Parts: sequence; structure tokens; C-alpha cells
Amino acid sequence: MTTRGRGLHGHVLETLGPAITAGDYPPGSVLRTDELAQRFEVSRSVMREAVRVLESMYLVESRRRVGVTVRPKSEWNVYDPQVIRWRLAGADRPHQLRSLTVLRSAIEPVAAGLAARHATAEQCAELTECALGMVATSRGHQLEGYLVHDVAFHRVILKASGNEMFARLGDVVAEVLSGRTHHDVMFEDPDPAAVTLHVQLAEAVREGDSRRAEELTREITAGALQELDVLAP
Amino acid sequence: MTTRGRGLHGHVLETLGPAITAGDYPPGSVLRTDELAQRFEVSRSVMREAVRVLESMYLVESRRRVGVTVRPKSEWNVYDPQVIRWRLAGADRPHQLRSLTVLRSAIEPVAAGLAARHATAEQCAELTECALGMVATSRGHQLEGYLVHDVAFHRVILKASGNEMFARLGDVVAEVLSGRTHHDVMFEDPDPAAVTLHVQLAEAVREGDSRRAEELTREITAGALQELDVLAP
DNA sequence: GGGAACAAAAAGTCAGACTTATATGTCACA
DNA sequence: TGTGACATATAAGTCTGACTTTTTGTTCCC
Repeated sequence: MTTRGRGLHGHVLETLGPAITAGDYPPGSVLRTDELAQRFEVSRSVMREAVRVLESMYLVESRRRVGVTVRPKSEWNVYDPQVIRWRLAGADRPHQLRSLTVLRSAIEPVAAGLAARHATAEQCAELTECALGMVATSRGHQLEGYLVHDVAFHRVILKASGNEMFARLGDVVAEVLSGRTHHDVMFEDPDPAAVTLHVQLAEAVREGDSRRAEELTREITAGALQELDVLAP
Repeated sequence: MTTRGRGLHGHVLETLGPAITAGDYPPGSVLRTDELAQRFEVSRSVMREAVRVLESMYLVESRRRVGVTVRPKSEWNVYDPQVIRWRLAGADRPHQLRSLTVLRSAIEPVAAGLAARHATAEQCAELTECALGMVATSRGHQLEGYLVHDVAFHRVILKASGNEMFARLGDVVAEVLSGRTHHDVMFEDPDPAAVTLHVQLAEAVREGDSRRAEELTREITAGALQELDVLAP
């Protein structure tokens, strides 16, 4: 939602980035800074700044006498929030969504286990509040409201784990959950079982039951994976 | 090892990046492009490119009339390989190492489980070869050789999982393992139990035993965590 | 055919002038 | 005293043109 068109170079990135991640320029393709600058009607300096950013994402490599070559997908920094957003907006969105959901299924249970040990009283309260919000919006096609509480819930868990690497995945989870609600088909209300699991998870964290928190989260993420299999087989 | 001093802006990043991640400039600190350009004896355009890269790592934010402000640590893109390297080279290295090891303990078991299902015959062979290499170098203070095989082993597992997000963590694991061997105290030969676990893991993957591969990896990463507790309590 | 010299091409660097957004201070007015 | 509009200074943002450096590919000679 954050319009990242900060400056001209940002605007260039907004069209060039998605184009590259979408595979419009196959690996090994060579771009030239001057040509790009002309195409986007910006000065060379602006174009150079954009290329530097793409380079720091490992999307391209700039070499003298050669030009700006597109790197193979396997080298891209797929953890860059910007890259994630670009790819989720593109064609291989389903594939990307699956990768991220599998990532969630690995991270979140461990994060929840840690959260049960380290969560502050305030975080426990937040968690319970989010769970209540999910219950309140779980029926009657209030998907948008449900999403807000769901995202907030998982953010708190990840943050409460006390691990900065986990905490930083809050945005990723938000993108995944938001994508599931918006782009993919989701006519019905959320699965009642999932809602219950969230309530129980808040409970487990509050009680400091690390083992149970981990197990409940495994069930939640397993459900998310299963749901993905049903929607996009 | 990769000297990333590619160009002048790369050289600037090599000193400015570590300085920021080390906390030399507390969050909210304001830098000015012109001043920095003078300090590093480069032109403004070069300095601007460096700032753009720092900005794409969420380390700083550039705003008109204000300057380049350092963002709070919680917003940094801690998955950026460059940022990881800078932080591992800095003062809060132990803390960083622990975060990454916890991350490993979440990711690798799941990755190993997937690898058992998706690994190709060639990958299985590589895995066995690495495990044999670890056995061969596990005694007689051949830590350097052991490290090479250890890193290769985990890289194959992560790649064989078939999940691009997992595969991309190969570099991170390499940094962690390498750091453990080089910087931290490590007089003795590696734990024989760990070596055995790796051999068994290669076996489990080869046999397609997903459950066992996952469990064995949990033991491996648990050992790594425990080791960290002993070395840096 | 192989190696050395050469030429061309594209990124890299620099300096200077100009534009634009915006934080902040000023002042009049309520 | 507080509040709004307005002016101003500041630092980033942009553009241009000239120059440098590295690297690739070709050519020419042995």
C-alpha cells in the first residue's frame, strides 16, 4: 500500500523491478544504462541509482564494457520485502505464495514456542485482544476485519519471540495473509477450527506453555498449507 | 571473502555500512550527503548511489530538507547478506550469531524433511560424499577441511528442499558455521555425535525417510544451540 | 594458430548549475 | 496567548556534459 515512488529513481524501480522479477528479461539479458535512461525519460544519474538498488537486491550485475546483466533467479535476494512484493504482484504469484507459506510453517511454530517463554504481559494482552477480534469477525463475511486481527496476531507472536530474524518476518506474513484474502478466492468465512486454534494459542502463550504453543502453531500453519493445496492444486 | 569494493560507492559502503550496523550512529542520527562525500573524498553522485543502497537495506531514510537519517535497528533488513556480514564482523556478533542459529533450528529440520522427499539421486550422492568428508576430517585438528564439508552438506540439504526461500539461506548457514570455526574458540575436534548425526541424515534423505531426516536435523541444530550456550553463556 | 597490440564500447567518475520539497521561523490577526 | 498564512533557508533531487577506466573483441604480425 505504501506508494514507494519516492523520487524518480523509485518510479523507475516500480516498473523495472516487477519486469525483471516477472522474468521479462531472462537471466543473462543485457541492459544498457543509457538506453534505459532514455526509455524512462530520466537522466543517467537517476538511472544509475536505480541500477545500484537492483544490484543490491542481486537482481542484476553491472559490469564495465558489458552492461547491466540480469542474474539468474537463484541469486535474487528473495527476502527483500520489495522483491517479495514485486513477485507477489506478478505471474508466479501462486508459486511464491507456496514458498512463503512453507517458510511460515517452519518459522512460526518455533517463534510461538519462544513467545510463550518471553512474551511480556502487555504482549499477552494484545494477543488475547487480537484473538477476540478474530472471533468477533469470523462470521458474516467480515473478511477484511478478520484479516486485520489475523495479521496483528501473527505479528505479535513473531515479535514476542524475542528473535529479530523472526520479528522481521512480520511483513512477509502480512503479505501472505493479505494476499490470501484479497487475490485468491475466498468466498466463505474463515475456518472455525483455525479461529479456535488462535484463541487456544493466545491461551498457551499466556500460560507460558511453550510446547503447546508450538504444537498449536504447527496445526495453524498446516491448515494454511492444506488450504493452499485446495485452492491452487 | 568476496571483496565487494566494486567501484568507489562499494568502498564507501564497506566502511559506512559496518559503522551504521555497529551502532556508531544511533537511530535518528542525521547525516548529510555533501558532508559524507567530502569525508570519503568522492563526488556527490557516488555518495548518492551509496545512500540509495543503504536506503534499500532499510538502514537509512533520505528526506528532503532533513538529510539521511539512520533508522531504528528493528527496521533493518536483517536478511540482506551484506547486512549479515557487516553485523557478524561487528561488536554484537555473539547476539547476531545466536539469532541466526535459532533461525537455523527452525528452518533446517523442515528443509531436511522436504529434502528427503525431493532430493535427486545426484544430490543424495553429494550428501553422502560430504558426510564422508566430514568423517575423514573429524579427527586430528583438520577443522578447516571439516568446515568445507559441513558447509557443503547444509547447502545441499537446503537446496534439495526445493524451496527457494530455504535454498537462499545457504549463505547464512555458511557464515554461521564459518564464524563458529574461525572467530570463536574451537580448540578441539568437532563433536563425534554431530558427525554421526550427519552421516545418518544423509542416509535418511537417501531413503526418503522424511520424518527421520527432520528429527535428526533437530538434534543437529539443538546441538549447535547448546554449543553456543557453552561457549558464550 | 597463438599472442600482442590496438580500438571501441559501456560503465564509472566528477563538477557545477539548477529545481523542488519542506522544516522552521516570522508576523499579523483573532 | 494562540493560530493561521506566508516567507525563507536548507538539503536532497535532478540534469548535463566532459572525462576516465576497464574490459572485450578484433586485427595484425610472427
